[in-house]
Amino acid sequence: MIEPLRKPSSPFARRREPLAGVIEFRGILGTAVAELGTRIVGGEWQPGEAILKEADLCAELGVSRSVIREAFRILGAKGLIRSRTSDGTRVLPRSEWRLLDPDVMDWRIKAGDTATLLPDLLKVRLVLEPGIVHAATHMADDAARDRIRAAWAAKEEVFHTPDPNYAERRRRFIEADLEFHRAFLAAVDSQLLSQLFSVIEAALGLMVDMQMRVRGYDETEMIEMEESQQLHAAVFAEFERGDADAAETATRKLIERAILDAQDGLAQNAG
Amino acid sequence: MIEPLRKPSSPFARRREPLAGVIEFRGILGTAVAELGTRIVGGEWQPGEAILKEADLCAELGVSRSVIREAFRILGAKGLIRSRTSDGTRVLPRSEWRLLDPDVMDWRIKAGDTATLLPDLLKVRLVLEPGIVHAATHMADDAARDRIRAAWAAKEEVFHTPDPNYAERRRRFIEADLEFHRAFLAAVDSQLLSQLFSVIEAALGLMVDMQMRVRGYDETEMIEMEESQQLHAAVFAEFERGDADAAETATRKLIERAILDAQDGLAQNAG
DNA sequence: TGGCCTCATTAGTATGATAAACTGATAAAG
DNA sequence: CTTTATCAGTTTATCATACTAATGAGGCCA
Repeated sequence: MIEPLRKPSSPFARRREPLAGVIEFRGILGTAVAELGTRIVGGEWQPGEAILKEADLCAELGVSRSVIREAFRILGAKGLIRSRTSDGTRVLPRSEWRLLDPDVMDWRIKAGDTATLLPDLLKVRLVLEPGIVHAATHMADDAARDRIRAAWAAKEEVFHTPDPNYAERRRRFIEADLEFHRAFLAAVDSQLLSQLFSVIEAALGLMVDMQMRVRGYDETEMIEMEESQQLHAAVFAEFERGDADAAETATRKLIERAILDAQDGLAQNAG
Repeated sequence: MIEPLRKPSSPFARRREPLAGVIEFRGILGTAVAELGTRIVGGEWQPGEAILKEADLCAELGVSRSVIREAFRILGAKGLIRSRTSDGTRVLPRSEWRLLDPDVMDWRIKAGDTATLLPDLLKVRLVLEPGIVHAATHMADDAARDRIRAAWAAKEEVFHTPDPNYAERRRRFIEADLEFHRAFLAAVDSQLLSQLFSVIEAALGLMVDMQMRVRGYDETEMIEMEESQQLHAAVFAEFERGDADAAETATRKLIERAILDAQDGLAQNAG
């Protein structure tokens, strides 16, 4: 049975929380871009294949040619397509896609491209975060160190404060965890790394949420929290000692553990 | 009064080698995008400030409104600007800019934003490459190991083969060096990391070229090559031994050395 | 004060016309 | 037989114009 359509004002109304950093194109153009973006990323056309020509797309989507052309410009700016006179508009090979662009990332998530995306995201974290902690350990200035210490204190505080509301405590635990990682990132003081990290982090968060919803909460998470906290403690301790190599190694253990957890969740979904 | 944009190679004729991965927008739209992109990134308007409204820009650039609008869409897709009815088109804060996008990177280079960009690029390499080598060391499959071995062999070959043509030998040395690093990257098999790395690498190459042109070649580079080769040898040796931590440390030394060289070059330019 | 009009401004959308770029087939030249 | 020239058809590129809708500012009123 097909779900009845919502009110005409909101054919795309029930949007989930959008990925951080995505550009919200509004109006008719916005829906056209979202529509075409997800369809292209979703693989409706193979790379190299020509999608409908402007005139036909106008008819199919019921919009004017201006809208189609502007949508093409946006998609083209993200490396998804390329238009040439007399040859039409073709989907570019994936290698041209701006995979680091939040919008492209968002479309991949919507298109259900998790089997490819999730392992890649985890790999990036595994490669990146130990290096970030290493760099932060020997290049953090006083302000950055204070922020890291404050983040750790807050994390400990949350961890040791019981809360009858399990969901709420969990939310605060995750928030404190994020701030801990962000504090190290800030110490490195790199705009490029910050943007990269924010995209990775946001995408991972969405996918983890998705998993959570499917598998449901579990009491074993209390144990996971305990383990996680200990691993984080090691990172912080080595940071305070100024041992960059040891801090890096501890961070790697932490991420490896997180990857195992994520893979467990994924396997559970599959099975 | 500003000259109207013309398609034939008029004022933008002598373009330097473009950054790898940039989208070549052609025609009038292409020149309009390049023009506006560099001006925005170059700081002609402060973040939050409204740039000329569509109608005025049409007059100034001598193009139709469609072209301006499509150019705005492209720039908006990269996070540079945002248009709102009745409020005009405003430059977004830098935090919104897609700094990892090759086109934005290209505009930053053209706009001479090297003082901020170069240190950031070097930081990314320092954080990233040791982690890449670490991951590659224990996750490379046979094909990936073969490629790394082949790359090292080629690098040694080039290094020990004298060539009366100094510039040519240097070019091959750099090429072999790049392939060595790319071979490790390929072993990690991450699309996200590959794209990140290709942007970083291309931008760094351009900026180093720029430095070279300014400071001129120097016989001391032979010594730099010798040092560089020894540092690379250590990385390869530890990789072959399967000691990921040691390979990572060796890589970090290598990058730190490269950073010192780059900073020397920069200081030499400044002075 | 604070909400609610109205109005001016500016981007958003639609449409039609013409220009330019490319493709493929076909004809001409060597 | 191969290569080059030419031509016609297709599709995007650009221009021009008209109209719509969203927003912000200012003033009016409770």
